[in-house]
Amino acid sequence: DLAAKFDPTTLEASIWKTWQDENCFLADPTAPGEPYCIVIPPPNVTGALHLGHAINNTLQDILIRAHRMKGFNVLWIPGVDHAGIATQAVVEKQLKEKENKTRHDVGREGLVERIWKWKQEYGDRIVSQLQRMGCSCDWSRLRFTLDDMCARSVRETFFKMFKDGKVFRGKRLVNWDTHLQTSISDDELYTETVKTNLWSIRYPIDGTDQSMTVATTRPETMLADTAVAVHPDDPRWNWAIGKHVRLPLTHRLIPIIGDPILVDMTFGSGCVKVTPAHDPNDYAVWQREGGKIAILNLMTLDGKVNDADPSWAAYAGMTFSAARKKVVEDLCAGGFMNADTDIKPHEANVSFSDRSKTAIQPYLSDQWFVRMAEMAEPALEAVRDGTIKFHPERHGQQYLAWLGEKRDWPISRQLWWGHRIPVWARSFTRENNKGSASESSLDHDPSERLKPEFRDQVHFQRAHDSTTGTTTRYACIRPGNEELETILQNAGYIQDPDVLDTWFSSGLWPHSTLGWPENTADLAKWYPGAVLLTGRDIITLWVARMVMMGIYNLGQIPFRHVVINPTILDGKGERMSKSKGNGVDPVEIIDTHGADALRFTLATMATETQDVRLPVKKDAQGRNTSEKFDLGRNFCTKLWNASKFVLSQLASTPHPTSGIANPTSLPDQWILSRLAATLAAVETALETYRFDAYAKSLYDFFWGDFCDWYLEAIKPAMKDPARGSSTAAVLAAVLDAALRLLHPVIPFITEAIWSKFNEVLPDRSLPGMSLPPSKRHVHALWPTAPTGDFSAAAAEFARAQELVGALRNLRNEHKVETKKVIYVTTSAGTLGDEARQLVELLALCHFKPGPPAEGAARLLSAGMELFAEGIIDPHAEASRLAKRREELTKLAATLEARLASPAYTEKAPQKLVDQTRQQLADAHAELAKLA
RNA sequence: GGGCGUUUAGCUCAGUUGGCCAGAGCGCACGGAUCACACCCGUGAGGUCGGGGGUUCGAGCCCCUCAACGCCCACCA
Repeated sequence: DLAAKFDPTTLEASIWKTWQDENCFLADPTAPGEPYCIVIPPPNVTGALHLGHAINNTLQDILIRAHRMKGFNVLWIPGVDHAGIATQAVVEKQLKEKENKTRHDVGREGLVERIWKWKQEYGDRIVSQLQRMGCSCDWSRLRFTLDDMCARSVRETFFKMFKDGKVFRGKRLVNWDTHLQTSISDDELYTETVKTNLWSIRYPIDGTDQSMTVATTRPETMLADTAVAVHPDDPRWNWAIGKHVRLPLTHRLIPIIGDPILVDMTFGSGCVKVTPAHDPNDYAVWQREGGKIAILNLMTLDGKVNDADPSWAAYAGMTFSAARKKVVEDLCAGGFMNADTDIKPHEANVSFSDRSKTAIQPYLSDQWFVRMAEMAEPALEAVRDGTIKFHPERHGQQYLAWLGEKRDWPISRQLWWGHRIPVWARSFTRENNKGSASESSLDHDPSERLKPEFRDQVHFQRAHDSTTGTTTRYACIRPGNEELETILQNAGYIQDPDVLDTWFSSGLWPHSTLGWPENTADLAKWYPGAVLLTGRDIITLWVARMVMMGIYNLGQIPFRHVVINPTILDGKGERMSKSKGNGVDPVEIIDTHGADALRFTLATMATETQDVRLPVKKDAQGRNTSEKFDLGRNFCTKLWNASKFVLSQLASTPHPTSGIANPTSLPDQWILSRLAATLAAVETALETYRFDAYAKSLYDFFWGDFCDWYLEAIKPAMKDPARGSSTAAVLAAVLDAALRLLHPVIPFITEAIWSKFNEVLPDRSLPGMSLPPSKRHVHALWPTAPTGDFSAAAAEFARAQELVGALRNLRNEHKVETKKVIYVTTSAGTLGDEARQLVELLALCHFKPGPPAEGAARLLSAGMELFAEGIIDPHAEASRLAKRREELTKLAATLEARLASPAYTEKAPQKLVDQTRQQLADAHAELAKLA
């Protein structure tokens, strides 16, 4: 027998061991069945999973387990993301705290080695968290975005793009993190409103005695100003276009230009200083001017003023904030600024690095980019034409809007942790270009001098930088050509020190994990995948790139459906995340409630809404927990207890052997009709990715229909030798089918029950209903719907339920003692014997013939008039009847008003009008009897 | 500033193409140690569906408008 109480922790551990020992999740590309593949959104190896990951992975496991049971050849690939910047930042921080060293102290190799150790520890933790949750991934295929398999894909893709001209070298203004000394993407920064000043500076116009005033929130950047812009239509200033100003402190002459985009005539003085190397808008001006104005970089990599221009000598080496102070002092001293009137308090939005929390500096640097114009188009089309569908649909808009901008994608990262860019560069300046060897190097295609077998293994690009007069030759080498790499290095080529953006490798995830570019059996079987489940925050960063890269590399979309699960918020309504520190470890919930309870509750939360609020509190042991998960825990307990009861009943009832007749009893037919309806609801829920509806249907069926009604209804039959064995057959089949439907959500408990069930009764199939036996529940097949027309029984049972409800209500209202049997007579309506017995059983009453006793409580329900005797509280009875009368009067008035309107009777469907008439008649009939 | 979304019972949320007296869980009230289950069983109270206007025979659902909140994008020198 099943234990009276179950302990989720030990039960889950033993079930998990069974699944592992028997390789239950191992995928085989040669096995039969339609392919069904999901790739896990690889969590960042930086840290532990929180409940946001838990909901995402629970939903994936539900789909995987359901499809496994439906006979698909399923593969769920687990994996972890190296998460470049986040991981390196964490390890560098640790290095600083524990050893007081920077990454430069330990060197590239030393740092990468330390990060690998970190990765091992946290990667293992993530895997163990997923396993505690019961995720039925094929763990033998665990991938890491930085493992050899992924590295091969990354290098092959980069080479292909390089050769196709999809990647290019460009000078761009990037977000520079001066602390981590790396560029970071727009997605990795946040903005805050900071209280600062707006400084006004007077720039003398050369050759006149006039000056123009510019305002700025960053006065130190004036040192690198290369122009002043005015609006060409501004009558106050357009005369000055073409003249120059003498830049204070540096004494450089810089041009006054007209730019209608940068300058808003109505704002401030109408004059704007232009610092192309340190402001994105100003950089855009520089691009529009096509090199006609200069671009000066003022900053060192660690955020200080450099000494590139002699006029900056007084500020060189200062941090930008120190330089700001001195620049302002010097401007005031020089009469270009009035300390009293030209410095005004101002609120400005400043960008900060998500990782280091330091202010971002716009910084001009050389970066690799992916050219999006052509690559984005097929990825857009796939969603526009419905080849890829988003669930809920509305999320497709975000994808289309973002990808539609087709902004080139900067992929270089000044980091050591990641896929190193497979490009070797050699620069030729004017000086060394004078040497004949260098000249010929530039004029000839270098690949001509390579051995023939190398020629298609390398591709060259050449770029000239007009600002430095440098020409650079870039060589991209395909993976697996170490010899060629050495040859080029010996020829003076140096590998790019940068690594690729993390999203470059995660963009390849759906095919790199299957072995691409090798034409593996896995790739042939499982690409494209079936569905992708993820959060809405990475629709652009990740989903869009996977679609784009999948189409680029394989000519096929990576998945047909994208399911966006809700974001889990904490009690304050803030997104649960590692960086905010409000993430709750699912294992803590598993410890307090069990994995099945966690999963079931998360499934009920997976509605189509975009956020789910999940207040968390500490329990006595200081662990995070939440009452929210009581829902799942209670249901799991119910499942356990009911199954325990059913199994004990089946063990003590003569087993039906063979040739079970079609079920004829009222409860049996009714529960089968409920099962059929539930199965249909579950199918729809799965098809539409409504995990909440899936869980809710089963909750209502199992707890409401099966436990509250069916199990109570059949207790007498199970004790009756004449009826016991046929009811036992239905009972067994229904529990069996319910377990099958529940297994994807509640895998551990159902698996435990399953093996006991197999001991008690191995074959539970019913005529017309296929429930093939299986040793392990994981491998059980999806049930088929019971066949037969149960509609008459369903209607009769529903009437009995209504009567039971009305009588129970009567008992409660009159405070009838719990165990007291009440006597009931009927004067109208008919009820079959089975239904009558059911009412007697569940409402603890006895129907007796004859006229009603004097003063019996009157009740109308299910089309019948009942009189309950022995109700001793006339006051309560009067108030109950009065209340009912009031309800009916109100209802009748509403219905009459509706029917009185010709518009309604003429325009509404006839069926509806008839229904309304019937309702009104019923209400009047009941009122008449209550009068 | 632009875009998307949310607002339904005390709390957290369902509510399909407009059509039975708007639902669930928790919480609350009342009754219950009945031999599967007190993490339970039975019953009940509680909502003018954010405000206003419109379309319709009929609106939680469609349209307009206002308000509050959330997210994404772009950000004024």
